[in-house]
Amino acid sequence: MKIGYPCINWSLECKGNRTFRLRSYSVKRLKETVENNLDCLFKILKYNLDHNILFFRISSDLIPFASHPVCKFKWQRFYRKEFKKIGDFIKKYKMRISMHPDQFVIINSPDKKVLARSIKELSYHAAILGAIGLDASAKIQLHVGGKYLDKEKSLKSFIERYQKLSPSIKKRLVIENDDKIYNVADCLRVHRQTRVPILFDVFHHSINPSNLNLTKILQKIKKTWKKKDGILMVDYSYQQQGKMKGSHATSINIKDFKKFLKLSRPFDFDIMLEIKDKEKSAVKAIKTAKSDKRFIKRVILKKEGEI
DNA sequence: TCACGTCAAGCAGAT
DNA sequence: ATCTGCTTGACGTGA
Repeated sequence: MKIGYPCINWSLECKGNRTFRLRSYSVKRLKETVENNLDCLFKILKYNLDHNILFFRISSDLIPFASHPVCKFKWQRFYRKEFKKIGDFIKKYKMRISMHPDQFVIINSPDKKVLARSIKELSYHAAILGAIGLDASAKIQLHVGGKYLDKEKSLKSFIERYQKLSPSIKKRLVIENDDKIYNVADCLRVHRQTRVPILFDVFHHSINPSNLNLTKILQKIKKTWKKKDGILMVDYSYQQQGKMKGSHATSINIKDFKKFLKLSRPFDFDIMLEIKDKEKSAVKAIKTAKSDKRFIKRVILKKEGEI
């Protein structure tokens, strides 16, 4: 069990997800931004290591407009050294990495243009993880997609489209139960047809449940992850009181988290805390989880001063 | 330096 | 019809 947070670290000065407007696109601007983002990503990973945070979701904004036709820049080759440095660090300390393309990436959309853009965006995500040199345990998580007035048809559409994806995307793609349409049971149906692993989102399940309980879910979902995929990933959050349904919590509730750790035994998984205050909640969660037998502490190096 | 209109991209549900 | 949430406000122009 590793615990992590997505994309942004509020304690550090720098941001690894800086971007700019399409109108201001230039190779110079892109380079400046990417250099900042890669440099900051490395700083975040160092911060994470110092705080025992061994799971991290890399921002989709790492290379702005990478999947847009405007971008002809060969960033993979140009930043080979930087990617290697980041990758070596991640591998050395056995960190887990994921990515989550944003809401525009939809595989089952009836609009072919949306599908084409989505595939380009997925290729970009796979290219990042490949450039960093990570194996198939570094995942790209996606929802099944829209309903389009016919859930059955739309679910089947996802399955058909998934089967046509390139091996480099399939190697990393996992599907996540969402908060409105496709619950865990629906994801399991997709899995049976595609063998795609399922990422369990605790919060979405609480809003859009299936009739399975937590133990049953973990039992079933665990089997969807093969050895090469690594142990399963779980997204953890809960409803922010007083906000609209679906709003993520601003800060972790340790009492609830403890309960979740207890209820989820003996299953082992990596936990992504989708909580607004990011690393602050991760640090708190780790303090709580440290006594749990499943929790993995940072690798202690014999030679100190290596980082 | 700051206010504020706008930003590549989709979709569903609440209001 | 418009707004909100989703991984999240932040970019950029004009004053």
